[in-house]
This record gives sequence, structure tokens and C-alpha cells, in this order.
Amino acid sequence: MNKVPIPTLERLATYLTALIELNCRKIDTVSSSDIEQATGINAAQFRKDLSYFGEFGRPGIGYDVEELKARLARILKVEQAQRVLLVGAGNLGSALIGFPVLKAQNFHIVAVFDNNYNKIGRKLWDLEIRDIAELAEVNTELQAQIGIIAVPATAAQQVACKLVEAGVKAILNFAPAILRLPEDVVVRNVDFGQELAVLAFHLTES
Amino acid sequence: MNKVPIPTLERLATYLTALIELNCRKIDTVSSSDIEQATGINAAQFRKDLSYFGEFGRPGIGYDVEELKARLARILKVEQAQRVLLVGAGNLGSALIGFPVLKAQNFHIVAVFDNNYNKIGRKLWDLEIRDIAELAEVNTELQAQIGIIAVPATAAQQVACKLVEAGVKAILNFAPAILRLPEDVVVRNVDFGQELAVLAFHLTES
DNA sequence: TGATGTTTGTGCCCAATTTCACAACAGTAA
DNA sequence: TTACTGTTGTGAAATTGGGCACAAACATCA
Ligand SMILES: NC(=O)c1ccc[n+]([C@@H]2O[C@H](COP(=O)([O-])OP(=O)(O)OC[C@H]3O[C@@H](n4cnc5c(N)ncnc54)[C@H](O)[C@@H]3O)[C@@H](O)[C@H]2O)c1
Ligand SMILES: NC(=O)c1ccc[n+]([C@@H]2O[C@H](COP(=O)([O-])OP(=O)(O)OC[C@H]3O[C@@H](n4cnc5c(N)ncnc54)[C@H](O)[C@@H]3O)[C@@H](O)[C@H]2O)c1
Repeated sequence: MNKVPIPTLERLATYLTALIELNCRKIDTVSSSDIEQATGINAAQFRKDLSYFGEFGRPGIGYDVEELKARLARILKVEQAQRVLLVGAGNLGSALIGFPVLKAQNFHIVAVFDNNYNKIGRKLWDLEIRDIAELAEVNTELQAQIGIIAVPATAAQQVACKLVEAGVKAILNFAPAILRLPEDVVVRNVDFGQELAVLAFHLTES
Repeated sequence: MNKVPIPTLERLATYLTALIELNCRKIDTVSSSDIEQATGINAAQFRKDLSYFGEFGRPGIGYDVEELKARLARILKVEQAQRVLLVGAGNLGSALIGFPVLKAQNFHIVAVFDNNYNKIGRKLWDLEIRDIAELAEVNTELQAQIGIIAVPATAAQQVACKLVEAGVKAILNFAPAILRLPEDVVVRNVDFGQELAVLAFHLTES
């Protein structure tokens, strides 16, 4: 169970989203082909992905939606609310805080930090923007393990270090910068420019 | 040159970003290991990626930054400005419009659409929010080939169809929905919840 | 009970991608 | 010229990931 491919993890999240949806629609059993229908991911792929974590379904029947949902949530560590720190109360940071889907998936942004004294103390939705200098201190109490970086690229490395000092073990980085951090900290980068570039490649000459 | 792996394309965008940066710093020649240094991507990987598109460097010397930058931009179709349509003038849409990095990478958001009559006609930064009903008409003039979907998941499919009708060939979709579109339309999905889930997986029990 | 139809879990193979390793090339210096 | 250092481009090996296909498990119904 130690060697789970990253693509598998990404798909698990997709399955979970689909299951939450199905659960809302009072559907209580699904087959792997139902999942393919709902997510576009190959049914065999789905079964293989699950097989990394044991057995989940019953041959001839399928999967219990409620149970599968619970087990996937457990695997992805979101059975209980995951606390998340956000650094950077700019355009993107504001959008993230006002993004209800995150909470629905059990990721709770519990604090926002910035270094701009015009912003510190103000409210962003229902959260007060705090001084980045207080990050470590605040997190001794909150004990969040996940951090989101939404500051300019030039400040990203510095902010990442502060997050790590504060005990954060996983970082979602929106700044176009590569972060150099200890081995045991997991980083994922999101780069919109990169996404657009891949799209543009497929276009014919304009 | 017909079968370029997607991961290669993603990395090309990263190289280009790094080269723009290096160019600004007046560095005129780089080796593949300099690129590894700057991007974290293995030097051999870099050379192999380039090899899909011909020869770029000189043995013993390295690569001319200016030239490589220009050639990558050409490959990724961003030598000239790429026009982009945005649908959804909400939290995320606003953040995207106020995001200068896109323009620096030559992606120009040239029109914003919404279906909320309280928003239509208002300005978002320097762009006027237009009625989604005008999408096709507006694009007969603009001829944008790329569209961004930043509307709720429930409206995503419908908006996608409208974009395609308007001539868009590539879509960046931020809504957590799977889009069913003609074969010749390229789609990339961005899902923050998924990114966070992959991060959370690596955490120890909280 | 047995026959029939579904659906899972997974061994196995193939395709895609990454990494290695080295010949070929370019410069430099004696 | 020769020797030496540095660096590319690329076949070939290694690794990784995806999907088929089938035995085994379960339900249903006569
Ligand atoms: N706006 C977008 O749609 C978008 C999209 C993708 C990526 N990004 C990236 O996300 C990051 C933020 O983008 P944005 O548009 O929100 O920028 P922004 O300028 O609106 O906000 C950045 C915020 O970070 C704060 N900040 C700067 N340095 C800081 C530091 N050292 N410590 C704490 N806070 C600091 C600023 O005060 C500001 O509030 C950038 O790196 C950008 O490239 C933005
Ligand atoms: N806010 C975020 O940080 C964030 C992050 C990732 C993904 N997303 C996704 O992006 C999408 C937009 O998020 P948001 O936070 O900006 O939401 P939002 O509610 O702030 O904005 C959505 C906008 O879309 C418009 N709209 C709705 N239906 C439409 C239609 N049929 N045609 C045209 N316009 C329509 C609405 O009027 C509104 O202005 C959602 O799918 C969300 O899940 C948001």
C-alpha cells in the first residue's frame, strides 16, 4: 500500500466528488461502470485504483455509495475537516475564501495572512486578515498541516519557509516559482499559464 | 513531430517561463543543467523534450536564451497574443482578469461574459461584462480560439457548448464538471479540491 | 438446487514516459 | 596538431501506468 501512483490519487478525489453527488441524489449502490459514466474514467481503472487500498465492492452487486464515500474520505484524510492556512489576501486569495466547494470537500480555510498593513485587520468574508509575522504563533493553536500560497512569485519561497516553520507539511502553490523545501514537505504547483499553453499548442496557426 | 506527450508540453511551458525570467536577467546562454537548476526538471528530460521539435542547442556551448525562448513561444503558439474569452464574472473570473502574469505570457483576455443582469454592462477592471447571449456574435469579430469557464458546475456544460458554437477550439474549465464536447475541442480541467486531496493524502493522521 | 446473468479484483501484457549513457560536436590551451 | 573539458541529441533500457480479460463471487429466478 506504499506505492500508490499520483494519477491514482488524483482520480480518487474525482471519485469522491462524484460519490458525494450521487449520495445527495439518494443513490445507494453503484457499479464501476456507473462511475465511468459519471466521471469519464475507465471502469477497470476505477477498480484498479481501489485495489491499492483493499476490497470495497461486492461482485454481482457493486459498491455501497455511503461506505465507499466514507472509505475514500478516510484514505484522502478528509473524514474530518482539514484545516488550511492561506497566505496572500489578494485577488486569488479572496476568490479562494469565497469558494464554497472547498468546504464541501472538507477543506476549511481557518486563517488568512498577508504582509500589507493596509489589509491586516480587515475582514475577508468572515475571516480577519492576520499579520504574516504571527503565522507560526497562530498555528501552534490551529495545528493546520496544509498551506496555500497566493502571494507574488518573488515572495513565494520566503512564505513557503514560514509555513514549514509553522508546522505545515503540504503546500498548494499558485505562484509561478519552484519551491525548495525539506524532503518531507509535499508541494503541488498550480500554473494557469501552463494550462493555457498546453491548450494553445493544439490550436492551428491563428 | 506528431506525437508529443502531454507532460512534455506542460514542461515546455515551464521552460518558457524560466527563459523569460533568464532573459530579463540578461543571461544569454544556458546549458540544460542550468535549466534543471532553474526549473527542477531533469536536464536529460529537457533535452529529450526539445528533441521532439528539432535541434536547438550547440554541443559544448548550450542554448541561446533569446532564440530558444522565441522558438518555444512559436511552438506553443504564443509568439503573437492569444485572444481568450472568459465566461463567468464571479470571484474567480475577477481574479483571472486582474492577473498580469497571463498577459506577460501573451494570453490576453479580450472579453468577459455573464448571464446576471446586475453584472452585465458593469466594468471588471478595464473590460465591460457582456451578455452571454452575445457570445457568438462578439466572437465573429474577435476570433478568439481559447475560452475559460468560470461559472458554477451546473452551467458549465451549457456554457461550453456556447463557446464551441462561437468557434472556440480550446477550453480551460474551472468548474468541477466533466464536459462532453466534439473531438476536435481540447479541454483541460483545473480542480483545486483535487489538488488539495492529493496533498492531504500524504499527511499523517491528524 | 442449478442455471443464468452481473460485477468485482487482479494477473498479465502493452503503451507511454523517464532516465541512462554515450557518440558526436565545440571550444580551449599547449 | 593533440589532449582535455564541456555539452548536445538520441538510441536503448528501465520504469511507470493503463486496460484487457477472466476466474471467482454474488444475486435472481425457475
Ligand atoms: N489572480 C489570479 O487569478 C491568479 C491565478 C493564478 C496564479 N496566481 C498567482 O497567485 C499569486 C497571487 O496572485 P494575486 O492575483 O492574488 O496577487 P495580488 O497582488 O492580488 O495579491 C498578492 C497578495 O500577497 C500579499 N503579499 C505579498 N508579499 C507577501 C508576503 N511576503 N507575505 C504575505 N503576503 C504577501 C500582498 O499584500 C497581496 O495581498 C501570484 O503569485 C500569482 O501569480 C494568481
Ligand atoms: N472561487 C474560486 O476560488 C474557485 C476556484 C476553483 C474553481 N472555481 C470554480 O469556478 C467556478 C466559478 O467560481 P466563482 O467562485 O467565481 O463563482 P461565482 O458564483 O462567484 O461566479 C460565477 C459567475 O458565473 C455567472 N454565471 C452563472 N451561470 C452562468 C451562465 N449560464 N452563463 C454565464 N454566466 C453565468 C454568475 O452570474 C457569476 O457571476 C465554479 O464552478 C467554481 O467551482 C472557483
